[in-house]
Amino acid sequence: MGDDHSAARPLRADARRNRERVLQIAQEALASDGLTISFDEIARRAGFGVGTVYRHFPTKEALVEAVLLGRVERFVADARALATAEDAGRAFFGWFTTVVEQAAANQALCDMLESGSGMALRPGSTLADDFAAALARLLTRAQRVGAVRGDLEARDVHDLLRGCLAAERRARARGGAVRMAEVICEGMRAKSSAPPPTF
Amino acid sequence: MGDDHSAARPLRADARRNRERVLQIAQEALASDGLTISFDEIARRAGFGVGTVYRHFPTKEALVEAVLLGRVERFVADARALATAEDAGRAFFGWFTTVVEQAAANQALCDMLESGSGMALRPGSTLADDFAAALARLLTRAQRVGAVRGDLEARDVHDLLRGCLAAERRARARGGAVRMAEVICEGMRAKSSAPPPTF
DNA sequence: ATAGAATCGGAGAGCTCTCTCCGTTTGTCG
DNA sequence: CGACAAACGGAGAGAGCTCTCCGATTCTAT
Repeated sequence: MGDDHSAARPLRADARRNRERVLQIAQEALASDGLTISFDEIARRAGFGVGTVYRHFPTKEALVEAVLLGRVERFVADARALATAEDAGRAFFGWFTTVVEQAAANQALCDMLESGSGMALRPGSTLADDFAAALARLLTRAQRVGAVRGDLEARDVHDLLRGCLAAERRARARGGAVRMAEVICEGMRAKSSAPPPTF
Repeated sequence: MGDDHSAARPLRADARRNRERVLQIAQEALASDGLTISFDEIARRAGFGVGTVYRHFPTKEALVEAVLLGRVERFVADARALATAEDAGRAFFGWFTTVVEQAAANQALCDMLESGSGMALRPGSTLADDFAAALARLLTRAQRVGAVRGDLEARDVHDLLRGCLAAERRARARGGAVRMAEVICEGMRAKSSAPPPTF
């Protein structure tokens, strides 16, 4: 287990400051260099000895989660907020697009969302389940109103999201203008020739 | 440089046999485990000392290229063969789908096609250029007959291909039935409401 | 100010990976 | 068959990474 007994004993003032700084630098380092950046390198950039960083975050995984889990929770919250939106199709496509656009700006977040067997967000964690559930709900509603192809399962969309993330990130790296999410959303859209079975 | 002076001195009989075996095992190992598999592990699976494998392929990269470059060349050749096909739209979508379906069965090939900055197929190599050129040609023709959205550039399609590969591979790993290539092709398709400018 | 606890720093253990080196084994050819 | 070049095997060098340990330092409460 870690070292931060939340309520028990409050951190010393300098320790708290340092912890914040590590979080801050780690955030930037992960965003620009992704999950593969080394712990040593993060410590170096923050100007601390690696021992200090380990004192605050017992493993690399713990640090990554501290930096990124909030982002994913945000996506889940967004999805829940949209779960009762009036236009289910717009809600689904909008959420999908938002996730892609925001995540694409953060290398490590992409790595995490894409990886699957990678670092955090491994299946089994509550967050991964929540994410999947939120996505599934949005999808089902959108399919019910005929906005999305009926043959797509939540897992398919999850995989498409990952693929889209990979594409978008690359496109962005070279300054491409086309939004990959738009193309892929178009692909998921139900063929409008068949009117929605509104019953 | 390597150790195989092509024409100069023919390999000893046992050496040639061993080289073939290494190639064979490496092929299987890379297909199932991807580019991250270690050289030691490949040697072990083939039943050779690691020194022997290095004798035939001076770096890991050389081995990977020996195993995979042929596959990519095949894709380029396919694209060239389709460059004069009657139905440009069908040619483009068919090729895209074929590449995805075939590559998805080979982990290392995916890694290579996806990576960009990864191992082989790095920009600058002739093959990478050929691949890009072949793709561009197919795309341009398909756009000219109004089969593909006009706002997509070759690079966009390249990135979409990579994303599609990632998605397809994951879907396949869990036995998913939806073909990701089909969804993404649908997204690239020009809206049929606007008839092709056939002039 | 000072004792004592909390925190820091960074050397280094232990692991994995790529690649080298050279003593040993094996094929080939007169 | 015997000599000699070719090929093999695998220990280990060197680099990088995660994580540990503990003496040195800094804060804080009195």
